[in-house]
Amino acid sequence: MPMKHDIAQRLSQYRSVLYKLKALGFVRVFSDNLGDALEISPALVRKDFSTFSLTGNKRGGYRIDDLLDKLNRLLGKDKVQRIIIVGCGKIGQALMSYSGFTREGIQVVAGFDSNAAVIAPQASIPILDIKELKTYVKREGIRIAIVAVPDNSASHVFDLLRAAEIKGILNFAPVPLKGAEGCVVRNINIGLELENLFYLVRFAGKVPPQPAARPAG
Amino acid sequence: MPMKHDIAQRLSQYRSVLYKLKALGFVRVFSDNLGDALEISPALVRKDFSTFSLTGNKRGGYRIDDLLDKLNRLLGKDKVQRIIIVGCGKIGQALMSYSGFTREGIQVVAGFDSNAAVIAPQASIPILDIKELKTYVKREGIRIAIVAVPDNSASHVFDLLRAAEIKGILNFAPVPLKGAEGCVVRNINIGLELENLFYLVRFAGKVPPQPAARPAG
DNA sequence: GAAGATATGTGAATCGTTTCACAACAACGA
DNA sequence: TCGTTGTTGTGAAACGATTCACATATCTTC
Repeated sequence: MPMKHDIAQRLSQYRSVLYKLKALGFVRVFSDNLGDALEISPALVRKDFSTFSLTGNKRGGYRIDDLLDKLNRLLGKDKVQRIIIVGCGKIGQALMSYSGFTREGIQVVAGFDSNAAVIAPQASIPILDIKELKTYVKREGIRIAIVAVPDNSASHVFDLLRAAEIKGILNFAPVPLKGAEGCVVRNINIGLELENLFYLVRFAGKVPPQPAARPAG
Repeated sequence: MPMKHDIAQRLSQYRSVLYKLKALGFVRVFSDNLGDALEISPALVRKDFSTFSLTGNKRGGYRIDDLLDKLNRLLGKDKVQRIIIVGCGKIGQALMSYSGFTREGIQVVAGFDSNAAVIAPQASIPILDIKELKTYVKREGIRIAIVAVPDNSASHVFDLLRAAEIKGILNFAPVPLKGAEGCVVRNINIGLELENLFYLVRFAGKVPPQPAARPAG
C-alpha cells in the first residue's frame, strides 16, 4: 500500500497559507510565495499542484480562489467532518473543547469513556459509555476517532474501534497502534516527540552519528 | 542543515520496544524482531545500529541491556529532562499533569501564562506570569519548552522564547513556527493531522493522484 | 503585433533513504 | 577439530522524493 504521506500534509498547509494570503487581499500567488511559506522549493509546489491538476497561469501564477476551491474539495472541506473522542480524561476533554476544530470544519459530536464519573449524556457534547460506541458509530456514520486513553487501555479501545468499523484513528496514547485493513492510524506520541527534540537539541550543529570514542585499537 | 530526522525517532521506538521485551524476560533480540515491531525491514534496523556503533553478536543478535544502556545515553535518558509549558489553557494544563512524562524521565517544572486567573506560583507545578519567563529559563537552565497557546499569541510567545534562548520547542499552536538559528522547532498541528487523516481515509485503496477527469482532448 | 519579461509544467538529473545480497563471524553439534 | 547454521555488518543496487533546467505559454509594453 504505497501511499504518499507528505504530500497530503502539504496540501493542508497550502490551504492554510492561501487563506492567510486571501485575508491580506491577495488574489494570485506564485509558486515562490508558497515555497517560502512552507520552506520548500518552488519546484516542489508546482509538482504537487501538477499532481492534482491544480493548474495556474503561465504568467500570473495561480488564482487563490481557484486553488482554495479545489483544495477544499480534495480535502473534504466542503462538508463538516464529524468525529468522536474516545477517552475523556484531561487530554480528551481538552480536545473536546478545542476551538481550533470548529474553525477547521471539524465537529466533535461525542466523547466516550468507561469511567462512570465523567459520563454526561446531556452535555452539549455528550459523553457516553464506551459500551455504546459501536451502536453510535454505526448509526451516525462516524469514520474518524481520536484516541486519548491511558496506555493500558489503548489496545482494547483499538479493538472496539475496529469492531465498529472506524476508518481512521488519531492516536494520542503512548502505545503505537498499527494500522490495519480498512483503518488508517496516525500515532502522535508526545513523549516521543520530546525525546526526539532532546536529541536534536543535543546534537544541533554537531555530527550526530559518531558516539564519542572508538573502542580503542 | 541536513539532519537525519526519522532515525532519531526510530531510536526512541527501539528503546520503547526493548523495554517491553526486557519486561517479558528476553535477554537478546534480533534485527528481525525489532523490524517486525516497528514495521520496518531488519536491514534498516541493522543500518541504524551500525550508524551509532550499536554492535551485536554475529550469531546471538543484540544484548538488550547493552542496547538500552547505549540508547539511553544517546537519547539523554540518563538524566531527568526538565521542560516548561507556555500557555496553561486546557491543553497546556492537561499536558502539565500528563503521567506519561514522568514515566519517560521528563519533568514539567513550571507553566507560564499571561492570564492572571490561572497564575499559581505555589502549586506543585508552579504557574508563573509570562513576564518571568526569561529570568526563569536562564536561572534554571531550561532548554526545551512546549507551546500550547492560541494561534494569535503564538508568534509573540515564540519571540519571548527565542529571547530566553530556548533551544527546542514542541509547538501545539495551530500556527507553524519556523525553526531558527539555535532553536529547533517541532510543530504538531492537531487539526492538520485530522485533515490528513480525512484525506487518507477518503482515498484509501483508490489512486489518490488523479482527480477524476482530464480536460478532454 | 512583435519583442521582452516572467512564471508555469514537466522530463531528466540528483540526492537521501531503504533494501538487497553476501562476506565475515560466532555458536553449536558431531 | 571441523562442518553446519544463523545472524550481523556493510558496500552496492534500487527506490522515492526533490530539485534542476528549460520549453512553453501568457502578459505587458512600445
